[in-house]
Amino acid sequence: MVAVINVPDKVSLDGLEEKWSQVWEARGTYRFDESVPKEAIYSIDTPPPTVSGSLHIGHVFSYAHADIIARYQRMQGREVFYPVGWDDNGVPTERRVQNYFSVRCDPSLDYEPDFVPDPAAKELRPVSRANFIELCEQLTQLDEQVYEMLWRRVGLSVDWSLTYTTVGLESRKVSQAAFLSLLERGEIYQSSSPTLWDVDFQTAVSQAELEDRPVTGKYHRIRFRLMEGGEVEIETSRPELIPACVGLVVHPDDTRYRSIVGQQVITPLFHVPVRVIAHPLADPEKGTGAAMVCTFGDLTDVAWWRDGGLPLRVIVGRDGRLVDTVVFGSEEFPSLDHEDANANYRQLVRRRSEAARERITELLERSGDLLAPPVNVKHAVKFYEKGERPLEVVASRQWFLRLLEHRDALIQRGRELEWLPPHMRVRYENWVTGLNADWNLSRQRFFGIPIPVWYPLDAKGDVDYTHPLIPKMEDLPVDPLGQAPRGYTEDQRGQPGGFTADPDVMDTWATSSLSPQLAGGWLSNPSRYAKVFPMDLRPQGQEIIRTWLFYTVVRSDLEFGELPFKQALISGFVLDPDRKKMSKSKGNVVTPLPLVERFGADALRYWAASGRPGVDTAADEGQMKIGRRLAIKVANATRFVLGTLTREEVALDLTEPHPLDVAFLAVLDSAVRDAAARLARNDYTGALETIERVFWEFCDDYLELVKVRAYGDTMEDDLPLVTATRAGRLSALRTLRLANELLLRSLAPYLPFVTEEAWSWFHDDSVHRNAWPQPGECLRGLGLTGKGDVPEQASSGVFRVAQEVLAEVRRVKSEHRLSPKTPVDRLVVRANSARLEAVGCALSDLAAAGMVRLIELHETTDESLFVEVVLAAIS
RNA sequence: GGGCGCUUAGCUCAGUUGGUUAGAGCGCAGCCUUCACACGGCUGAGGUCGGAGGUUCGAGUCCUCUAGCGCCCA
Repeated sequence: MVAVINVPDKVSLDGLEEKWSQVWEARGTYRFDESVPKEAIYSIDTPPPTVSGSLHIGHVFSYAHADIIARYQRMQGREVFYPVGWDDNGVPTERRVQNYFSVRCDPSLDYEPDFVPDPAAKELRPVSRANFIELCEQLTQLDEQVYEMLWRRVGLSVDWSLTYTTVGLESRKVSQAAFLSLLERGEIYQSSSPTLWDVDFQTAVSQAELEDRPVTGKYHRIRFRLMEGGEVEIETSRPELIPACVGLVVHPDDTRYRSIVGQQVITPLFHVPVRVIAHPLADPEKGTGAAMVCTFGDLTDVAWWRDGGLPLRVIVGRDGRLVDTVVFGSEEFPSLDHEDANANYRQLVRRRSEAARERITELLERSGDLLAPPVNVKHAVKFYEKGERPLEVVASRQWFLRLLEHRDALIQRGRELEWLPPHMRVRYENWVTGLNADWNLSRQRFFGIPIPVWYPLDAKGDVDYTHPLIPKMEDLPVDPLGQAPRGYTEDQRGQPGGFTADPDVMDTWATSSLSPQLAGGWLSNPSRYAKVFPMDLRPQGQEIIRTWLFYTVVRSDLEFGELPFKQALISGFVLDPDRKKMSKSKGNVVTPLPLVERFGADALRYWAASGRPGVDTAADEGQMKIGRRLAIKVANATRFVLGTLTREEVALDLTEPHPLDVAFLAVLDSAVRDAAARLARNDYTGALETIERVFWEFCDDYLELVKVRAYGDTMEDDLPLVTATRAGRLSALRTLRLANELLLRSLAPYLPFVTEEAWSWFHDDSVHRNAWPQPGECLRGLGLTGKGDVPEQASSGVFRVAQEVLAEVRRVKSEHRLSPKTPVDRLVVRANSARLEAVGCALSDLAAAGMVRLIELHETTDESLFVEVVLAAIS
């Protein structure tokens, strides 16, 4: 579709983002057509970013990679399924709402219909769960608009009508349906086992959300007396857990302690008799080799406790403080001196771990059970990745999804997946191999997808967890806290013989791991879903391999028995300009919008394209400047090409292609082939390098060589070798036009704005809905055909030789510090006959581009090309 | 402690299955402005490829050891 040529006088990149993102939306340029057959579809499973954070340059980096691939696939004729989702579910949103509106959720309160938040309030205002959720929805909508605006300005070619969220109606339905499906098949189970617990967020967390942080603690050497006389020394960094001590543990092979295994020891301060057990997880090298087992200091305690069949004595509450319900001398907390025990415990009640630790250290000192001053140690402690205090271990009822028994199958899935770069598979395998717990799906939070379960209450009002009340699929989504299960009425809630809701919500990952189902329309649009699933591409950051990627593979394996996507494209990190890792605490996080404004979206994308999969890349403004320069060059080159055509009306019918033009198109064709091969394996960086190189040759060499011929000038007076023929001019014009079109199309996935702008000067349609250059295409465009798809005439020789000769002319002039316009009296070329013939083909163009008056050709027999440049000015 | 990746010009990076004088861009230096582009162009000077050893007719490119950096897992 060719329109009237309409080139602006002066090219500019300013405002292209706003202009074209609006046009694309209005025209539906990137709208997905679900009527096409499955084979014609390329589907992308895009990461839903957490909306309550802010988008940083790393997001742009990774999303740009996916977009380049999406655009390439679209130009290859595939219908691209490219949605974006927002992860608005979960703790980050809650935290942001809390700070933004100055509120906190108190589920015991009633809904206030007319509540208006006061963001300036000094104290956090308690609000009902329903009010809190309303505020979450309000704020996420605002945030999502900001995100969408940035993505549009960066030029992501997503279909915005497919946008999904992780708390919306559809995601509640999908998450709950998938939950119930797994529950029915026994892949999800309920257990009240000890779980890692964040005391500030007051929720359980899963293994994937943990991180080890180095913490300075103190080893306390403490004496335990043996019931039968004698004593044992242990070392612990958590003496405040002595009241929760249920045993001592030593290694089975540790000869020092073999004799005391099975004996009773008395805990200091609380006088509780506990048993000594042997367990292979006890480390003879650590401390004295004997350790106390508490319920619970960490997950090793859990193993010792479980394997040793020890009693349960919980003292740390869900708020991280020592509970005030412990009574020594009771059945649960036996003590040989309960008065002293209770007196000691009262000193600790309601304190957090650190404060209790200090206090108990004093008590131990006083009782003489602390054998030495505490010694500083650095050790790794488990934290919730978003948390600020070490995790506690709390026994609570949680829903789990079975992972451990599927470990081998999941490793196998990882091997079936195509990883880019391949070594990222190892990360996945390390993670799966190191799994030590099933996936805890329950979160004791407010803004999330409810676990779709109620429990009956018996005649005494006790909860019967063993017979959960499950909704029917057609009733989904349900909110058990707001609606009654079938067969019950709301007034039976909490009543004996009635029901109670499971109060928990799901882990956010339990929803985002269903992104292919959410985006594809598993429940809402099954025919589309069948076409887009499994997805072709999963682009994402390396930091979420163990979460998003892993969990998505898990869900897909368990629910559908296949991989959720064929290829995983893992982006590296973006480092700050000094190649340091970006972090909020260092304050070196680079925000993208100012960069879009300074350099333009195309420039930012050019920089992103320079980062190969998996390679950490600095936010390098130098690279963005180069991208900007390239974008401007693209516009200017197009302006020139169109200018030569519009100088006067020229029909582009062609009788005789000029050898230099054919040669340049052969160069371009081989670049297109090379770039296409690279893009086919998603080497977008290498493809860009190839295209960029040939584009630069087009501008610097080809264009300069044919400029005079294209204008139809002869320069007869000064340069007798320059001839002007109609055929030569037409060939040049046609070639310029062809090459320029192809270059615009080949650069379109990288520089969508400037290529679209330039394209619009001579087309009515979008460059992004045109075909990416096909092998042989440009040569066929010049009327050349051959046996295969490469015409026989299509040798790059003439262009290459002309380039060399031109470079030598330039070099000599530059060496003598002369203007490129300086005439050359005589040019002597010595080469073999083939090359001389090539030079001969380009004689007029060389003379014009180099201002050469006379060219002498001397035949030699060797392979070298020798060029002598005789300048009038210095001869 | 286990694993993965990286180490090539001042800087940021390419270097495919080992093969002629190791590439690019930036930066730097010099030159050049009416006729696409100074938000520019041309030309040039810079590395022996972290270190040691080995395989080979031949290694930046394969093997072993080693140093430094980064990341993942424990």
